[in-house]
Amino acid sequence: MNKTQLPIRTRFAPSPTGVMHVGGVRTALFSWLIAQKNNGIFILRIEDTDKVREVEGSIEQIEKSLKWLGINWQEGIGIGGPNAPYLQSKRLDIYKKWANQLVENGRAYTDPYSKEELEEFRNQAKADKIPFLYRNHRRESVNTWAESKPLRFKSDPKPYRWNDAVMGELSTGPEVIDDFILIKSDGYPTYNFCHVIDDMMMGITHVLRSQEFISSTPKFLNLYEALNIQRPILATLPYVMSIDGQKKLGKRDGAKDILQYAKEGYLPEAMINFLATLGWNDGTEQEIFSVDELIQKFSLDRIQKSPARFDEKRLLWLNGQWIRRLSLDELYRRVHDFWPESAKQASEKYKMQILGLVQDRLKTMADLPILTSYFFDEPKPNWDMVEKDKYLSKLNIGEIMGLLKSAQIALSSSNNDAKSIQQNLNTLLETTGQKPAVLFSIIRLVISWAPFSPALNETLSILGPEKVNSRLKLAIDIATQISR
RNA sequence: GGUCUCAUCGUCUAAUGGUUAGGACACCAGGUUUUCAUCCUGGCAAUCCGGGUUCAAUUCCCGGUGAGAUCACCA
Repeated sequence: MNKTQLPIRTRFAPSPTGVMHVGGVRTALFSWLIAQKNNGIFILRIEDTDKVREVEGSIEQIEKSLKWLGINWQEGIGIGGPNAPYLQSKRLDIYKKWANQLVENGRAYTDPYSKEELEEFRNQAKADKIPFLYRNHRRESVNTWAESKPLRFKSDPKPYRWNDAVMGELSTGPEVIDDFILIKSDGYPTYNFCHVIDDMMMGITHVLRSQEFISSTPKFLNLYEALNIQRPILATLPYVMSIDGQKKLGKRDGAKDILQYAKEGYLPEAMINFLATLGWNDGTEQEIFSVDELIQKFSLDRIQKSPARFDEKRLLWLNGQWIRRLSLDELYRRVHDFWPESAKQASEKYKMQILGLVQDRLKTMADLPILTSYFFDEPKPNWDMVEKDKYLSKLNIGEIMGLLKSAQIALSSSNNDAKSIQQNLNTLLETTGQKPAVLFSIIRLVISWAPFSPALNETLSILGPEKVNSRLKLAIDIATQISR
């Protein structure tokens, strides 16, 4: 078989039952990477056959999430394609046709039992301590399909041994094969049935899905045989687990909406990098991967077999790395919604200068206000910060006032560039005979009243002499009052 | 309970039938004129247990143990 001739087609097929969280996103990402790497097609299909669990607005959320990450699809919801429609609820005729074929071939039959009767069978099996198998209760049935009743697959129990692109060779015995429902009594197909039909019709070559499907795979294999269709390459992805618990990360375990990370100031580059390296690596010591590098280097056979925990601290670190990697222009575009309210009136040039100063200090873009608000607003003095300071607490109020006054004089004669300000500060160190720890601390505090700030000379330079002078003056006034 | 899967520092992982078991995050300590961050240096820390095969096992085999999944008219 010549693999270069096979067009790779992968899909992401979520059900619209809520927001997207990290596990689902990673499945989408890996499927997308495989397609991109091989110049293939990535399809977005929506599996909305459970009308009870469906949540309105989910499809939009899914699309928005994928778009935020830059995971684009070439066929599917929103854009159509040769295999439209891509919404399963619009494909009921197709499933019905294939179901009828199975009925005709004697591989599907009407389930005659009520839910109560089935429940009875299950309880009995439990009491007898034997596994429940529906096929033990098959009746000799006619090959007709009463559409108000569920349609079941007539399975052909046998052992299976198959290859999984991630897990390697897997095997099961015949006892896991049972007669499952193909079409529910409400007329909608089950996932077990319709995903097989759709994957076949859409020419899917690689099916990536998470670990919980591993035990139902034999059922699918049995169905592939009954339909006489070739199965795609199967790849099972290990779970993403919550950091503390041992549980698969799901909605109930506090898994966040992926878009929440966007709101919290994370970059899609960081999220992609993080998710890709959660359970995959290229065998080198590289930690930072761009999307292009991932497309180039990604491969199924290097995916980990065991589940990985979602470590948000690592994500945070990666986000900082990616923030630093962006050009200032690009970062400026990204932080658009994160400036403090008071920055609204400020000029682009001013904000750009400030951004350049704090770029190395941002872990997320949401850190922007706390790092920059005193550039836009007059900060509220809090003399407590002076009194509690490691160095300043040793000085009396007179000494502090003296330092502030000397600073006021020295800085008023500066040119306003960072370099000459630094020279003046250096001179001031000599004339006052103070250590930088003391002198710079007091100036920094009364200028910013912030717990931390960028290099002093640059901060002063960007603020400009007027603001510097007025804030020093205000501090001197406060000190004067205290000393009385 | 039946069936299936997995198992290297706290976390993400690399490697190999022979290595001082490597890297990264986190944490701790030190350095870069104040703070915070970056950056640099150093430190802490792992092959689940028991057998077998072998000159040699973390690696191969078997058995435990632990963890997870699944056994729906959910996907």
